[in-house]
Amino acid sequence: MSRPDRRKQLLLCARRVFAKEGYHGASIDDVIRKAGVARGTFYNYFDNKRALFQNVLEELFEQIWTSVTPIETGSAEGVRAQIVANFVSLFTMLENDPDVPRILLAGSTGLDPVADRALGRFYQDCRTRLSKALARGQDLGIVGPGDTTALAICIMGILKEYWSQLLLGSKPPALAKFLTEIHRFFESGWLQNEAASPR
Amino acid sequence: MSRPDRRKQLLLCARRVFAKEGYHGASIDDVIRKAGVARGTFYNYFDNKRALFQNVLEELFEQIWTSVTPIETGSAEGVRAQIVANFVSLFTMLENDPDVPRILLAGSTGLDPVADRALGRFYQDCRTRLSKALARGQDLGIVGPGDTTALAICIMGILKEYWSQLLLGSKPPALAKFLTEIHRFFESGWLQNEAASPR
Amino acid sequence: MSRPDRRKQLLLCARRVFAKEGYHGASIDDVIRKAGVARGTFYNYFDNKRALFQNVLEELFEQIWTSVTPIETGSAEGVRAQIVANFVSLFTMLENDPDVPRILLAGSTGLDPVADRALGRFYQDCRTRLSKALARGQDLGIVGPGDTTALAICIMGILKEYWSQLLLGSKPPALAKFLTEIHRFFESGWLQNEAASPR
Amino acid sequence: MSRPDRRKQLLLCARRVFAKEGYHGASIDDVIRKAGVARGTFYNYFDNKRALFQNVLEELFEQIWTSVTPIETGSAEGVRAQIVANFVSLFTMLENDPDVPRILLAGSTGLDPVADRALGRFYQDCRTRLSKALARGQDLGIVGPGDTTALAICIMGILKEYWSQLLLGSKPPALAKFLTEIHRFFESGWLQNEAASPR
DNA sequence: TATGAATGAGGCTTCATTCAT
DNA sequence: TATGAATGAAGCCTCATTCAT
Repeated sequence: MSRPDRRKQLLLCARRVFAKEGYHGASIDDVIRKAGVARGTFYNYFDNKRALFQNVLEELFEQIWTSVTPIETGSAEGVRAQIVANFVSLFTMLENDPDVPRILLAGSTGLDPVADRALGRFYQDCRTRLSKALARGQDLGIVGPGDTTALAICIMGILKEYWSQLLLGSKPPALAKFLTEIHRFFESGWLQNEAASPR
Repeated sequence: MSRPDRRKQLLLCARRVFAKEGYHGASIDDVIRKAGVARGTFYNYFDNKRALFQNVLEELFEQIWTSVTPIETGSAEGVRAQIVANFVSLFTMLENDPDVPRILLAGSTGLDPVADRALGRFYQDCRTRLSKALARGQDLGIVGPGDTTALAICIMGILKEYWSQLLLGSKPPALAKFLTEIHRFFESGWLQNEAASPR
Repeated sequence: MSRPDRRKQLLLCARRVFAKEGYHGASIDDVIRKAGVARGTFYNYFDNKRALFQNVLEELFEQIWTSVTPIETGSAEGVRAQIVANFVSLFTMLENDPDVPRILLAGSTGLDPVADRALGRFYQDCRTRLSKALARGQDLGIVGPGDTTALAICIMGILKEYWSQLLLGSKPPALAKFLTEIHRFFESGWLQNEAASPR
Repeated sequence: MSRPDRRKQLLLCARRVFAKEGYHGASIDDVIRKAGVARGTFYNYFDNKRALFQNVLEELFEQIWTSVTPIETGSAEGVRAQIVANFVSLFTMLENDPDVPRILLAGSTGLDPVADRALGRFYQDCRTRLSKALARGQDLGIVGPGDTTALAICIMGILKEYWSQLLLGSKPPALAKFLTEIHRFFESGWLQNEAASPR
């Protein structure tokens, strides 16, 4: 097997193992057994377990970023369509490849220091990009007023929580329904307007 | 030291250690060193590390639940006040005792199977209670229409994400500001109404 | 077995193993097998192989230094007697406990960086002390003129080489004979005086 | 590259690596990286690491022996000149190619059994030759009376110790000064004659 | 009830060597 | 003759847990 192929194979196996067992639960043994490869072979490709996880993480980040495409500013309608397309693309990817959310959601701490920081940077990255996109949305009149960082945190939290519940097996509403719900939520909030309620 | 006191002391030390090091990073050694107790003593009080973590978790759950009080149905205004009081109480507790969110947010997976399930049950519990509260809110006309489970997930996600970012050091907006922001969000959403936008 | 006793036992076994196998050839396995102790036990007493070797070395240094006693200045005759006594004591120790020279001579390099430096310091220490002793000897009229550092190097080299040959099995002259020989050497050199030779 | 050339190149690289890292610290990887050659290639030239070291050692021995030329018996003066020439040649070589003493002094034990024996034989060889030369020196009236084996050991020890200190960085006197000192030493010893001292 | 020495399974990593291409 | 991917034995170290005192 060629070097790059073997590397890919190992990364794939590692991703599966990390998804199933978590960082600490995963052992190099698990990985090489799944790959059908000798112990030494593994270390010809990766310096150590941490480096392996780093590499897996980077692949996941990559996979996330390639699933969404930067939005081309145009008519508000066109932008809306692109947003929807991005969401669909991201969600489809996450559903087809559940290892991605499983690994990304599993550990926000306690993995190893380097991986922790990498994950931290990734989520901060997400927040920053989302925040900027929301700011542009405000310019286009698609997004209402408000602190875009706070909004970005809200959106990320909602998505992460939904997927967490999915993975934990606590049967949240089906994705389509959930999206409909949060769309309403995004549009008009969920509190009866205080001014309106006495009405 | 009396048996229950010793037990409490060990639980407290364990909580600190788990908060600082994470489940896997924490060692029994850390705990007994902090408690100034011999190895064997520890095992007189807890069967094993997993049981210890179980117990710590249960304490945390307890602490969360005692920080909020069930809402007494009355006037909409009274209910609103109680909701606010609950939020204030919860947030105060989380801020005063950061080990609580640290441990609860740290591992949604990859700890050990039993602890994982306990955490899962806890969050499902949160969702259920929140969902029921929201349903009652709908009856009272405080909460707008919509699937309360979906809403509960949104709220939990937002809170968890905010605290995660706080703990990871990625400097989210200050809590007061964030609450103002999400209050606006909760009230009127953040998308410009499509129907309204062409207007 | 009490903690200090176990520690002594492990150090003794380790010393034997290091003497027989050399630093790299020695494995923790060898040590614990000889000590009849579990792997973990070993690590309750020493941080790692390097620390173990450090400790063994320090014991050896100690053993060397306690085998010689500082010389009390008095009559030249008295000093000579003390020197002889020191040599006898040192040699007796080295002969009774051949692991001492075996380990000290085995590796002047390539062990591990820390141990290397420790050994280096030890030999430098020897050189310094010897050099000072020789200087005092010059004051007393026992030692002739000359650079005492150079002399110290010569003496150490001679002793080390003799013992090396002994340990390598290349049958040098018996110790008593060797001492007689070098005594002559020390007294009058071994070159026929050039000035004298044409005589 | 022709087979003998490749072999020479590998031996040269190996020598450098062994000198820098010591026998155990050196890895085949280091050697082939320095040589710019594939793993398999290396094993086409040498059976294994031990054989490689063997070969390096043999080269070193060769280099030592070619640096000195057998002494042609003639006048005492002529012999003295040849001896000086040999010392100069040997020292020059050792100074120009410090890898030679570095490897020869590094391990008198603990390398691998075969190499150990080879080194042992070499030093025994040195001793034998030196001893014979000294015996001839006695015949010529250049060397004083005494056991030539003991003398040989002394001389070897002194040289080895001086070079050891040099390589360990413990700043011995400069070579020229050291040689002057030991010359005095060789000529007339360093102990004040006991018979003389009461004088 | 407390102690702390002892345990050993389990995991990570290295590196000399082989072999099919 | 050269290549370099693959091997696996061998070694180091950790840490939850046990048990005799």
